[in-house]
Amino acid sequence: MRTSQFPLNTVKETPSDAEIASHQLMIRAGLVRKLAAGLYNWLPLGVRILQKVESIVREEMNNAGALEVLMPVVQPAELWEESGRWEQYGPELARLKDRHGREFCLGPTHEEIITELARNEVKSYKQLPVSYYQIQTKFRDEIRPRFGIMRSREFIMKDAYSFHLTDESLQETYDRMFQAYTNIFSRLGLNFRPVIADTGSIGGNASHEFHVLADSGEDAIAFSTGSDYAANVEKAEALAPSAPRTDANTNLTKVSTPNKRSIEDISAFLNVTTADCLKTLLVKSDDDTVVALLLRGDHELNEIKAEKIEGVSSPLTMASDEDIKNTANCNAGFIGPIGLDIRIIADRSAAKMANFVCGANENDMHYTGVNWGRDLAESTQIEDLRQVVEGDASPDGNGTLTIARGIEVGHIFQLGTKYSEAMKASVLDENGKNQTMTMGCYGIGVTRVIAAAIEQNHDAKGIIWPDALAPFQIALLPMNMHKSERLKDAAEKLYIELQEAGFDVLFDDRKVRPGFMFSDMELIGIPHRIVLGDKGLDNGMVEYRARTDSDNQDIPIEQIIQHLKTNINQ
RNA sequence: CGGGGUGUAGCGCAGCCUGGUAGCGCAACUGCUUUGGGAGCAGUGGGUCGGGAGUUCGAAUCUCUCCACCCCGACCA
Repeated sequence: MRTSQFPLNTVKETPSDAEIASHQLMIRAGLVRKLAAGLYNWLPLGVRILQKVESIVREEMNNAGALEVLMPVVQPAELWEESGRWEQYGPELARLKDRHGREFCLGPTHEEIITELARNEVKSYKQLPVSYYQIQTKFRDEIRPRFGIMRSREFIMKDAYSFHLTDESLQETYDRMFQAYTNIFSRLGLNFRPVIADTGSIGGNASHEFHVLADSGEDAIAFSTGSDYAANVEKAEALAPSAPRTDANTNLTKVSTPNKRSIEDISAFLNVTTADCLKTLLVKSDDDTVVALLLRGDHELNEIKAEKIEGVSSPLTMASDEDIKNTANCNAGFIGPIGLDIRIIADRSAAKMANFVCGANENDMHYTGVNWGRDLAESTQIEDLRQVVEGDASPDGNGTLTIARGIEVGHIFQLGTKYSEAMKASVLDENGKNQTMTMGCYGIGVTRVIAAAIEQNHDAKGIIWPDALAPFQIALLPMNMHKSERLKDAAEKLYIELQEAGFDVLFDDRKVRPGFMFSDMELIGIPHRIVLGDKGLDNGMVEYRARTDSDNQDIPIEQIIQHLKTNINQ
């Protein structure tokens, strides 16, 4: 492709509303333009990258035996009512009516549609297992779209769904998909990790998220230093401290702590560590009463863990100021378990504390020297409530945890029969009996992969595409071609030869200054660059430079194609 | 949804406090020069100052209202 035929819509200035590198660079490099909050136009250069991702995804899904389908963006409400999600889904589900007043939604995902498709098309166990996939636009009316393409409202997703007669069959396909995902992200040249994920309220046996590691990632992931264990921190289990509880060796004392509300204030005021303070959180229960959650002061509540506990409201809701006043008889900041006559759930670490500080259920007062079993009853319910922190023991018993940030680009999980049961998707088995199919689902955020790749691969000059994602593999830059007929001939000849050798080449035939070409090509991230100049031609040489290099290499012109073949990961 | 902020040329911004009919840089276009790291000079075009209402002789500027966009929050009592 020639730049004269393929305009590069690059901009020199950083857009004021872009926060993270990928968002800034996608706009500066002319990949996308914002249309409205969370909605983007894709320009020609961006579309080439999208197509690269899509074709790799398509190949690997086909290799995994999945069949491509295409389902509508607009979906009838009836199907969502069948699954129960018309009610469950909040305002994130964009709903609309047609001219006859019939209700529809814009698909945020396609479980209902695929289940409807499968129950009509799949009748016999002989047709199982079967996997379908599509690459399609989704719409989710996010509370707060941000970071450009990373969290937009409309985005492209590859979603696959599998149907099975047995759980064993589901597991087999799940494993195959796991492998396909590993292949896809490896081929895309990304530094990624599969991590154990929360299955959500759906249940099911297994779920993995695939994360691209990047500091700007929205998710925190816990890794073991001693094994392959990796889990989303939402899911990572915090084990009870292995050391036994210290003996009670201080007396219970009530102290005045005027206006010291936060754990930090208290620990500084009483000159103890935050780990010596007990944090008491009041949350709503299912039946609208209040439950106390106890945590060590230096730990944070993991809401996902908390809301899974029987009786605790889901989604987790903190008690109102009024509730606090009524149950603890004081303001937030001075609550404690002593004399608190409600259900109390203690975190594993909190239950191992001794000689600690807690609120006295009286404004501006705290207790010090508190001990379980002596000053208050031993907790009757001890649970894993907290977020894991760096240095915690790995739940699999090998090594300790470190925490890194990741961008979720893929998610696979075993759905079981949630949709097939609700929507009566069944087949006849060998005995002619109806059996509900069991399902798996597997997603990849195609557009998000691109943003994630940029987060992971960029420098001050611009994007650095992995070979597999690059819109063009090679930038062919003639220096002042319009002034030298000889140079023009050599460039045109090489351009043709490179194409014949199977490379995607961007030939910069614009009449612009060299520095302008260099900057543009670096900004849009073309991984390999060939520069043709009159001086080099005198010696039969061209210059080669990878986007990641800091120096040029002089290569004899007749060897350049071979040189590229050995340097490019096709 | 709560809090904060911003809307002025395609992009980035100044002007607003203290009202007097709109400006800078980049980009675009023309010409000349220049040509190995986002060129120089000269010139040209482009703006319902987010929308509406109000105050005023006069509003980008003051008041009200609506809208859009951005940031923070919606777990640490």
